[in-house]
Amino acid sequence: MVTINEVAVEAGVSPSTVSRVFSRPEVVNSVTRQRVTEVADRLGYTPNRIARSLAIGKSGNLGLIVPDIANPFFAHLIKAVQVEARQAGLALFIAETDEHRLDEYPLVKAMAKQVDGLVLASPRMSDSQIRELVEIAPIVLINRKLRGVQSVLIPSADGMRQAVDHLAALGHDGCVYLAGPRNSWTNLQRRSAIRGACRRHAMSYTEMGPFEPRFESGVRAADPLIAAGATAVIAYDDVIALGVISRLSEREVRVGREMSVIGVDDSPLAAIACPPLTTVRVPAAKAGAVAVRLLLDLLAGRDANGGLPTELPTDLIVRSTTAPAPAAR
Amino acid sequence: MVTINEVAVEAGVSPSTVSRVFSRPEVVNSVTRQRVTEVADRLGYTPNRIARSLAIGKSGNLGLIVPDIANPFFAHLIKAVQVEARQAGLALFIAETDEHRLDEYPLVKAMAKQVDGLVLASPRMSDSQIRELVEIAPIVLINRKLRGVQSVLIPSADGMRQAVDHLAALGHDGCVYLAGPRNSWTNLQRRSAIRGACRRHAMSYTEMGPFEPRFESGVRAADPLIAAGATAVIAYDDVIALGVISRLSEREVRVGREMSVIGVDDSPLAAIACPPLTTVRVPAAKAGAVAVRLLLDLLAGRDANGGLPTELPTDLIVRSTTAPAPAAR
DNA sequence: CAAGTTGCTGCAACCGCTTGCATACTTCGT
DNA sequence: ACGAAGTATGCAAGCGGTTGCAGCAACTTG
Repeated sequence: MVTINEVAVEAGVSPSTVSRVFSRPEVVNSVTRQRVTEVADRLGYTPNRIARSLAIGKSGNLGLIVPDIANPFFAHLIKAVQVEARQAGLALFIAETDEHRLDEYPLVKAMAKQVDGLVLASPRMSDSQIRELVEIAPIVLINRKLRGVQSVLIPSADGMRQAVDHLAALGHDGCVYLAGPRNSWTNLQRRSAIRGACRRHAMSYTEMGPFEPRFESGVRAADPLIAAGATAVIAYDDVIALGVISRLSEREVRVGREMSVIGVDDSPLAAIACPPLTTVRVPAAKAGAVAVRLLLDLLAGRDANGGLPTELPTDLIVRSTTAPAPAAR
Repeated sequence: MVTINEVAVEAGVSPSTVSRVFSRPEVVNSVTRQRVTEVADRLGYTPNRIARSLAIGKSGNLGLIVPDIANPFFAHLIKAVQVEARQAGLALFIAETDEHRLDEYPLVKAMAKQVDGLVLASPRMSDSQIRELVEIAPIVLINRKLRGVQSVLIPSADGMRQAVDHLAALGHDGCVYLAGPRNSWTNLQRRSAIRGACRRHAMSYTEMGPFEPRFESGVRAADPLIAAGATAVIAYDDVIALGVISRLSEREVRVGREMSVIGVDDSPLAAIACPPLTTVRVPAAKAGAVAVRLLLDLLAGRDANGGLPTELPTDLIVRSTTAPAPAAR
């Protein structure tokens, strides 16, 4: 591995000059610069990022923590974060908590010290734990609200309200909500939006769960749904909704006839499901991109947005899993 | 940020001792060690990974390059790699090439210098470029074969053969292959396996493409399929297959009746599609896990597996998108 | 023409940790 | 009781860059 010193002697300058050629080119004389760069790539020199990090006290890395990489919502989020980070010349660390709340804090803490900033997507840890992390590294939260910490939120209240309105218009006199993870801010949002909308429509509200956002959770949820005589169900997310549909079909309950099912996320899954899933669209990629931009602002000392959470809108996409209530037909 | 020195003065020992307490505890006297650790966590000291990396010349990081994070195949692969890396105490860098061949080499090269090892999933770059990268960092390839470079391969020949056999048994007298990316080793494998199997069954073989592995590619591919009078089609992957199905339904061609469609990957998408997609199962997660283990062996100097590629098997999962050829009914 | 600028480069300390070698103190064998 | 072997710690030189400060030459300016 060729170092700055070798380039220096070969080019007949001091190491400092070589360093400056790479870090602040404008301060070195153009002909010297020319010579140094030429020697540098003749020797195949490239700056050692680790050494540089140590000297300047920045790593040039961003970190991203998600509950589940394979969940389409997070997959798209990750993708956007990665693109945005690269554009800013930063590399991206990724870690997954696999929805295990306990591992989360030490994991994030370990990562916090080797990155310049962190985005936590749907963290499940406690407020105080997050506060401690904020002391270590700049942090932007996604779908988690905490006073004084930058965040981008997708409250999904609009979308959920639209979903319930839609069910009400179809004549359903109640709906059940298949709740997501207990410590999820998003879950709380959805629950209260649905509950509120149900009250306004004088519809009954039932809750089942909590469920991990997995296909199998939905499968497991279906039988109790039937047993409870439900006619309309809103799932925490598409993945769960699809599990429900799958089991419902097995039980020969016709989805989009006897039972209306609504998901959340509008993942690619929703459109191709059978029947196509009515769902609430959630801008995952947008959220990721915005989070990185907030983080960059934070790093640059620009106090973006006055520290207020950035909120992103959601809306209902009606497809074929929702139909008039059997009683209303 | 508290350093090793502060701990040293506070504990009344030299910095070297503190360092040893954290890196080689067994060589320091147990009572000293006790005292140092106690002081350390009273002061909230944690070793600076960057400094450590610089001193010992290892970063403790692994890198993973994938064409497309949001593609379910890679999402599961990433997940497995992440889990495996964490288990080994290594952090994981992820970068995506977004199927853009041109960016790939510089991107990987940049990453190669800040990691201890790299796994390249389905790289599209040239053999010689990969060879250059191998000089910089230990590399394990996934779905790419290169003499002298460790790799884990999913040739999918078995699965493809089974797929064609299946079509033949259903009375199809030909099949079309919707090809994947031109520079993809996987694509070449699939193509030649299908072609070979068609020849054995005296079936006609037609190829269309190449297509990027995206839903829209499949949508685009459907009309030419109909125009060509095809009765059976094997797509490069599930994502493309689902695009085809979607457009076919729009055109009111009944999939699993007039047209048989087979995908590859057995992503969660396949099972929930409408109708459920016949597909070739590909062990994405397994591939990721094995790749990391090979990489760790490489790093430890163990020459795993004698440098031979590890091959993972595939098999056909028959669901509802394949049916007897219309003419054979 | 002296004094003050300006532009470029080098010196050397430093970022926080690791580690080969030297040192000092024990312990043991004879 | 004395040298050898072993154990625990400290010293100091790195790892590969960065950067404040000083030095020097060439240029202005009054």
